[in-house]
Amino acid sequence: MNILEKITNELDTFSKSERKVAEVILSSPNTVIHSSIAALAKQANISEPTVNRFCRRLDTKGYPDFKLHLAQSLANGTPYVNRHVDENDTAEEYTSKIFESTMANLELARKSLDPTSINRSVDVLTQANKLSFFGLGASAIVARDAQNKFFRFNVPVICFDDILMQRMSAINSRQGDVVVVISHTGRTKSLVEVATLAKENDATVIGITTKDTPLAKECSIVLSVDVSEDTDLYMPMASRIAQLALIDVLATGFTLRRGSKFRDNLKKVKDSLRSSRFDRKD
Amino acid sequence: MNILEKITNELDTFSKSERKVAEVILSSPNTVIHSSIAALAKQANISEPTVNRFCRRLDTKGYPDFKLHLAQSLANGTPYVNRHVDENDTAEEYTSKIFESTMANLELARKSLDPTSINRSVDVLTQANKLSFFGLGASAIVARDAQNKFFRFNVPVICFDDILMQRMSAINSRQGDVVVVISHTGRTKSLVEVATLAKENDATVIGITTKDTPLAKECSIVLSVDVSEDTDLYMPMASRIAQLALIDVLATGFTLRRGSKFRDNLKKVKDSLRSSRFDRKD
DNA sequence: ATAATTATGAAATAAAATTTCATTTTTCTG
DNA sequence: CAGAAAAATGAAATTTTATTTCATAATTAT
Repeated sequence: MNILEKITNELDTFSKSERKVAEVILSSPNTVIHSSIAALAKQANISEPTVNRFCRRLDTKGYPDFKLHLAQSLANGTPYVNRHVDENDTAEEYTSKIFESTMANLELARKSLDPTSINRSVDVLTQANKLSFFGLGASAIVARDAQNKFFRFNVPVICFDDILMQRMSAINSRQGDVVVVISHTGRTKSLVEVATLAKENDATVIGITTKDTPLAKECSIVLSVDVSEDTDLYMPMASRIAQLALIDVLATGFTLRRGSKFRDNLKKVKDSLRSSRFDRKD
Repeated sequence: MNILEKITNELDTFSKSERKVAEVILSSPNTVIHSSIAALAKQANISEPTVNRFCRRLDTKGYPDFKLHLAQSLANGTPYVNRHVDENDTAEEYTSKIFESTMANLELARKSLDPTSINRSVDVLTQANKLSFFGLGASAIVARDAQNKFFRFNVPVICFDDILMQRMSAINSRQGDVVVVISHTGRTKSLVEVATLAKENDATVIGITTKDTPLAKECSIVLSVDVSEDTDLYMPMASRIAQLALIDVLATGFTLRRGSKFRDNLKKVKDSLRSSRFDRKD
């Protein structure tokens, strides 16, 4: 297990001094792996034995062993978990932090997805008479992206980010229609209502949301996408990116289900854009 | 560089005793990272200073530093790679592959971004009189997302995904306006024209695109986002996600530049949504 | 308020790594 | 192939680093 993640998780079980060590480690883990226990203690303004106890508490044999674990966590391919952007970060630092926590959250999201639900969703999508994607705010963007993708598959697909249009559309749905409702919080009242309306009119409702939310309860299939709460603190960040990756998964599942000759069709759609572009010289 | 590989490569430049150490390390590296220098020396039937010299020869600071490198080499087991989806993949398999190649591409994108350009972009964005985001197709979605974010900052921001509106808007731009043009290929004719028009009318033009493209040539600042070509084979996938992560970076840079009291404002915007949501029980 | 528990650091101790230096082994030269 | 020069090696001393012990301070519970 990633030790940085572990430190982050157990942050509130630490004592005052232990938290000081934790903070120093989280803020510059790369420096720490090259520091002696004395240097780290000084940096955190606490004593050496405290550092040692801190290491033991994290189930390592001692400080050198702890550094080994830390080094492994920092190795390539082991992404950080949600490092927070700091007031004084340079452009390079906050860029790295944001990309890294986006990656960490994609990993979280992947783990939370249930392959069976994905499979069922793909089943339902390939057999749909009509596809509708509904979202509001940041999820409206995800709905549009889904429309852009499924449109290429030459299936009837609509997308609304207007509450009234969503309601009207939901009321007009029928057996064989698939309605995909996208909401990270799963608590947006009007979207939950749209899901209910669509279900009452016999549409299959797929929810792209967090599990155990009011929206999830209304859906025929729930695709739960978990991301760490604090990434979306002030505005949606990780959640919408994870949702988009899920759209890619559904679209890919769709093309696989439709077989190889279907993919020629996709190429045609793409080729149709050529004349709107400048040629490549290479 | 992977230190195990390095040991293998330099095996024939080693002296007799050094080779003994090398063999012990290569045969059970996982034991070695938990051994003291004395234990390793005994295992290899040589003296401690020889182990130490061996470590130095491999450009490490000494034995503990060598162990750190070794630990990292061993952790390197799962780098994110662009694995291709296969015809017969199960839902679980293609889900993992798509998430992993998305992560791999985010890593690529991060490496291709130039912090100086990001810094300049943030400078320009914070000082803008008006912000415009333009994109078409999948990039239209990115433009909308940017609008959604920058709108929260209470700055005049517009977004068009209609060629004519984009042109009109570009022609009406003036000194102090910032136009962000988003296009992965950088070859969409009408967008390149929009960039040129905006520039001719004294706006600062930021391009979110691939470097050395017709669009890049027209921009005041280029934010180049590289992703592996074959991920976007049939439809935009990795490119738009990398672009969205970049929008997050710019938005974050913006909030940092504006200082802490500005963040209260963001919280207010978020709180304003509360009444449209169901309460949480927890 | 006071006892019990827990957290902390100074100093002592132990462990580990590194340096020094003498000895051995290898390589080169005539 | 002798013998000098160079390189490699390890024993012991030294230094650096980590851990333990124990007394004191802070916190929590009663």
